[in-house]
Amino acid sequence: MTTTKLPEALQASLLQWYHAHRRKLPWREDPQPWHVMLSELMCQQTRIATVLPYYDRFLERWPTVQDFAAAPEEQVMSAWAGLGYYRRARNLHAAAKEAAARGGIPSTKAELLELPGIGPYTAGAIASIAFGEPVAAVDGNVERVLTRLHGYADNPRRAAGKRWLEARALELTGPGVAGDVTQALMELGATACSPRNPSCGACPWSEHCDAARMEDPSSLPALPARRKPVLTPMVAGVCRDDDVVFLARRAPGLFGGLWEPPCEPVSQGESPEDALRRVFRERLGRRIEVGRRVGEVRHQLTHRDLRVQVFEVTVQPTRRPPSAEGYVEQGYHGATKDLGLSRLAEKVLHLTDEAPPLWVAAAPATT
DNA sequence: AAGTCGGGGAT
DNA sequence: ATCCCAGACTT
Repeated sequence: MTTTKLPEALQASLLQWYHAHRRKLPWREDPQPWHVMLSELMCQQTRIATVLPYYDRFLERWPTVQDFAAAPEEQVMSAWAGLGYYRRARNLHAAAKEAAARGGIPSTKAELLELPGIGPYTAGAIASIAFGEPVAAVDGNVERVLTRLHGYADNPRRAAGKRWLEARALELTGPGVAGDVTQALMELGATACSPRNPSCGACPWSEHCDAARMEDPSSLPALPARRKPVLTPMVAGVCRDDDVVFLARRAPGLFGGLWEPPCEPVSQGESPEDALRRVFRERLGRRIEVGRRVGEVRHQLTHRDLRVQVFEVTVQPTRRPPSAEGYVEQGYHGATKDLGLSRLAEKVLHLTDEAPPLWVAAAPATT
């Protein structure tokens, strides 16, 4: 058994393993900058399997970054709906516009860092994979692989840990292999070096790995325990008129830019009915009558446990509201809807009607 | 440094 | 039920 960690030897065994075990992923077939940029933004905090159908749809609809930059934001949000972390969609759109204006996607990590939504990891990933720049790209996979390899027992999420990880990743890459090193490190973390039960027998670094010799390799990385989601009582008001539903667009923040039957938290000591009237008055400047309670929708987020009391409400007017107030009428069919709804909004609508054939949408406050 | 921001698959 | 995923941004 050896404890050496020569970067050259580690790189060689890593690349050999990668060439034998790399998965076929759509953005690996033709890793041009737009493909890599799109995949990396979508993959932030999101599993590959979840991303795949979205990636294919985006690329089919917007084959080039110029196509995407020219798309209306409404279509972007609609296409992103269901993928989560919706600020990513706006950031991607803004970044694509900047890139198109500059004549193309920047080719260095330093320049990529200037684009909205592109941080240290994503900039490193695009620069190395699409342009071959030998830079570090430390995501959750790489963090896990490298803390285990080196027996790094401190919290790697702190500033010192991040600097240390960047340095360890950087010493493993080099000219001509940058893209493969980046993807190999992530591939290792996504397969053999898994969070719960790592398969050290399948890892090319097991002979060099500190964690592999520990009683519990999965004890690294040493991440702080996360807090339980905060129970958040909410209320939603669904106003239907035959085949029409009243929707509003959310401001930046939670579900920012998406459409929904108005839905907000209930304040302390406030009744759901009062909250509903308050929300429609403050957010939309409308008086409503609260009808029957339809039921409750639960929606789990990382930091919140949303419990939404859903009511039928009456808004005047519902159908054919004055265009002067900025209303938009949208046909709704599963294949042609072009408004983005969160999963939560879909649950709320599903509670009151299986398939609303038509939506009327109230235009938003500007976002 | 801590909090915010989705959704879902794996265990 | 719990964890955490090809993280970035705001406070």
